[in-house]
Amino acid sequence: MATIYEVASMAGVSPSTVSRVLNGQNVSAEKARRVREAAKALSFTPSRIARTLRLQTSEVIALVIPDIENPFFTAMARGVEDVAQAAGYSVVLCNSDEDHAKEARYLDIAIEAKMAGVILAAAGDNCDLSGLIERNRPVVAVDRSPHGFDIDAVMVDNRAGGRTATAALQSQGFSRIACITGPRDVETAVHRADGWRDAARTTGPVDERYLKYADFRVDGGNKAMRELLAMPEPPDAVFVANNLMGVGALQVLAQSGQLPPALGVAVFGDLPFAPIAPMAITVIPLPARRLGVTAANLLLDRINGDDQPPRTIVLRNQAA
Amino acid sequence: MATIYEVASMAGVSPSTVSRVLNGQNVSAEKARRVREAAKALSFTPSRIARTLRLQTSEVIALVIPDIENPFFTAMARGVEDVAQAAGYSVVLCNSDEDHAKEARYLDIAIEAKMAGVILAAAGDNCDLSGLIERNRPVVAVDRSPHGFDIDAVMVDNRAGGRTATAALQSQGFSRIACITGPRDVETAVHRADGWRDAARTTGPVDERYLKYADFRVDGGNKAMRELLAMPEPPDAVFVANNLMGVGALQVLAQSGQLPPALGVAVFGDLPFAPIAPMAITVIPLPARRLGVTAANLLLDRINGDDQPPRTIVLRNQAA
DNA sequence: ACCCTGGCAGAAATCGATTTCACTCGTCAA
DNA sequence: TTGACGAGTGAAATCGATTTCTGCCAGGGT
Repeated sequence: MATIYEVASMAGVSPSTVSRVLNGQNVSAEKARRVREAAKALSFTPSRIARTLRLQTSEVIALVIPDIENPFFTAMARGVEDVAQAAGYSVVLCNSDEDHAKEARYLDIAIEAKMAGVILAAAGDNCDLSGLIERNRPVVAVDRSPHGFDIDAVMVDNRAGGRTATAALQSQGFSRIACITGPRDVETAVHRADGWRDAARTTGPVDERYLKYADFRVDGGNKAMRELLAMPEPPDAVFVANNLMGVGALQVLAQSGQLPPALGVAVFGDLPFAPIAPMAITVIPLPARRLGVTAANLLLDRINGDDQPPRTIVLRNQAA
Repeated sequence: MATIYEVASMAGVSPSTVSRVLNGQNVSAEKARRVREAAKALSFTPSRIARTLRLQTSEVIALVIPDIENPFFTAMARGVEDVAQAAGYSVVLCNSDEDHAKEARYLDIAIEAKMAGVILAAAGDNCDLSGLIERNRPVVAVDRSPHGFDIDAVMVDNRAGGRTATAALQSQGFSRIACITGPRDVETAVHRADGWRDAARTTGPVDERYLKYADFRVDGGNKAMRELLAMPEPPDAVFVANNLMGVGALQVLAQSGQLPPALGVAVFGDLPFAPIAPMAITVIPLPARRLGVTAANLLLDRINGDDQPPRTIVLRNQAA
């Protein structure tokens, strides 16, 4: 692995000069040529590690997501990646697995690997960003925004989405509409349920027994749906607050022969690999990729020194 | 951000001593105590960057996969992650997007970030591992093994799987069985097609027009299936060589009203979020997570100095 | 003739941890 | 009593790039 010193001695100049050539500073044409030749001959690549140690920053951004197996987040990751790569940044993907401890670990790593910034889809509302903020590392929240920190965020309008989905079921003639949402400590989950409540209230009192908190995963949706069906007076429709739980719920309904339109189903977020039969399911599409793109652009702005007050960007659910 | 020097001066010792305390070398009990107290008081974390520069290695392994949106690879990633984390390594996930140039870039990054090793699901057979090998960084191939490099690999028996899948269709009474496989330059794609050919040959000459090379993605499967249906004498069944193309093919069949069992379908790899109706689809399950676990263990062995000749581990398709 | 400015380039400091080297003390065996 | 040995410690070198600090030299203004 060639170092800058070897290049320097081969080109007959000092390491400083090599560095200057590489970073496009004033160097005489002749020496610049010699340096470039030497660098090519030795197939020299500057050590990022040394560079990072000196500069105290690196061209890497961390993307921390709670579930790498959820296509929503991977689509978002693609968006982030595309923007970041185009700007010359690498993205490292960190899967917090909805686990606060793992998440905290990754945030620590981001700090101390001197990463340029972090895009965070938090595992819960309470996560400690103080380390990053103290060290002045930009953070952009995406999809979920942690409490108590005034940072940039890119969100969708969860409450409106929940309302729309529930209203769609109502207009299909369903009246006992249940809701399966995510964990209580995840803002998006609560807001989507609020939207459900908003819509439900328009036709009468809200029966809170029809609200199930689950875990945003297939199994959680599966279990919650089974519980709902086992109620003395089961719902005649269900609003499921994310894609994976939607899959879980549909599994149960398929088993029990109550697929839509027998039992109404509305899902927040695109069903992954939406297969087969275009069924009578209401889907509130989510601009996953666009969330990632927007967050990445926001972060890059911050990295480049933009210091206006934090913004929260709310994307429309429908690509207009 | 506290440094080792600040800790040293607070504890009234030299930086060397601090380092020794942290790395568990011989230090008198009294000084060790003072160092630990100072470290805690300053909430000191050693800089990985500086450490990596000095040691020329870091506790990070790279996992390079060709498609982050394919649940097969994300499941694999989970396996890798779990093993690596347990051993104290961080995993950075790199999405090569089936693009050889991106893949090469990530391999470069792995080299020069001094990562401890690489687990690679290659974008194609021809990929250049010489950089890693020259620098003695362990590499484990998973799912696909690059040509021309004698390295550890964890594979499934693709040919046998293709054979089994096709035979299953035959035994269901189908006779004109097509095959949709992946890119020509991806070993797994070719082997799965070979398996199809093996089985097809048992009942007569193989019609190569029934073999479509696609791209291992939903759209590719979609397009290939449409082409097959448009043939003068369309097949009466199809073996699809990966999960995403399976989804694509099924989309087409659903549209044209030829879902199984009207037209036989066998898929290599679990259908993602296998939804709804347990249809008459033959699925060859793939131990995705186990591939990751096995690869990670292999890699950790190498990192820890194991230098027996490279091994190739072939996992059974069925969890026995 | 003299000073100032600005471009160019090398020496050396810097980033923060690890490790070698060298030195001091004790302890123990000869 | 002396030499050997080992544990404990600090000073300094090291990893590789960037950057400040200096100094040199040429060109232009007075």
